Amino acid sequence: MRILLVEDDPRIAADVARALTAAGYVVESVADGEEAWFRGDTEDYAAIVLDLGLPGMDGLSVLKRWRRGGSAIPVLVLSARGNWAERVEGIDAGADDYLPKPFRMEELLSRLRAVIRRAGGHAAPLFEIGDLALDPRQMKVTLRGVAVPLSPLEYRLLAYLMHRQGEVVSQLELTEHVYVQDHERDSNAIEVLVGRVRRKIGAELIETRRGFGYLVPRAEE
Amino acid sequence: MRILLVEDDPRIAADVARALTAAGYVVESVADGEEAWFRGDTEDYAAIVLDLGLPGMDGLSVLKRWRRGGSAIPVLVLSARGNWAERVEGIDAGADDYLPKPFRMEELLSRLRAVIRRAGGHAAPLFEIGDLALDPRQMKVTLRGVAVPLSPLEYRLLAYLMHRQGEVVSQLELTEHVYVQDHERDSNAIEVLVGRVRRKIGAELIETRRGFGYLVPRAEE
DNA sequence: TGGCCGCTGTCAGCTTCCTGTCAGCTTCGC
DNA sequence: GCGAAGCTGACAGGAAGCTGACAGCGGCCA
Repeated sequence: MRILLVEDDPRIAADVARALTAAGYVVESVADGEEAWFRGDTEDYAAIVLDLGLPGMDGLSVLKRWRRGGSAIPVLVLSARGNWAERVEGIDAGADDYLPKPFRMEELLSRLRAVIRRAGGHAAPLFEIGDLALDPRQMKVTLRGVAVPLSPLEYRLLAYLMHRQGEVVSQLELTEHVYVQDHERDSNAIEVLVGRVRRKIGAELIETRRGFGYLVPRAEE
Repeated sequence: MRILLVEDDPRIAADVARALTAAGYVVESVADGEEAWFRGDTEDYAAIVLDLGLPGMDGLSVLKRWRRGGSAIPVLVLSARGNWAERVEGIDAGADDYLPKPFRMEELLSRLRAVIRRAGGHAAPLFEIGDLALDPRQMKVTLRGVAVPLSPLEYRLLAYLMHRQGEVVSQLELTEHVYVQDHERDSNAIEVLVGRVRRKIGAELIETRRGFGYLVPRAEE
């Protein structure tokens, strides 16, 4: 799952990026507002972690611009401790959640999970399709109640596909979400990965749309 | 049911008191450590909600003094965000459970209920998984009723993992919670520690999620 | 003071598992 | 039926995690 991290303090950015990576996300870090706005508008992230105090264009403006542009990406706002005005503005500007600095990494992670989950329209912290269930907290996938051991990459791939259940996801998108940095384009790594996941959870759960990508079908009965 | 609330921030105290009252508890609110110690020692509460950052006598000392005096009142500790040292010490001082600030009221209520329920069973250990039980008040771990001698670090590691039972905890998070200050990042101390704990309590009780972290699984039968 | 003991971090070597690549095959769309 | 796209099994290199040994440190007791 790909996350855009917008934070100008390099120390905090590094810490957060490390924690997010450790939690299994693919993190892209950006330090100024203009760049953030561009990326958020042109690329696709599962969520954005946005610091408000930024050089270039400030965080709030960036957020407002995204929202004006129709983006519904879940945004978790970080802001200086106790800054109520900012908080109110943040929420008004369309932030999905708000975390005052300084914060505990776990709290960031848990709020981020919540924000992503809500955005996915899932009330429970569980993605379910037919017999297949994915629990992001435990990073555990079960098929008919039986745990399916997945490698980190396999897990990320499946999580992303299930997250976007019912949508066709291109190989390129998958590549961007599963890997940290850009990958060889002419590799068939994604195909291999899909194959491996299919072997573990059942081939019919990931459909191929030749020429377009893959999808996890919506209704499965 | 009577609850002693020890919290010096009047806003938080008011919020918590309101929520507790609404949940049907009788709340007594105290803002400084001396007073808290005195009340906790001389009166009878179903549980105590204790903030650690206090004027007068700090929360940790209060807790330690209660415990030294033989009190077994269930104590739920609130710890400031980002204060790892406090959290670590809280685990060591005999808190029944702890909750990082800021927190959701529902979570406070649910943890408080749990703490009270367990205390009602008298000496019932707090965290249980299959044959393994961890009693934070005594800092004691038992396996099939037999005490397992754990070193301080081993205990902290296990306590934290059990506290977050069912969730994957990254090595980074573990490092932050087990050690008071930052640690060498490229050390394999956590791995070694996990290995030592596993040897004592059984390897299957701590699962590895390669590339993500460790977890104590939820249902264990 | 000196020796013993338990705790803990480091290290090296080992094992296990992951994962990208490749070659050859199958399937699909036209 | 052809070519492109996708699938699959094998494989090798490497990363992540595990483990036993060891040494430094501090506490404790004689």
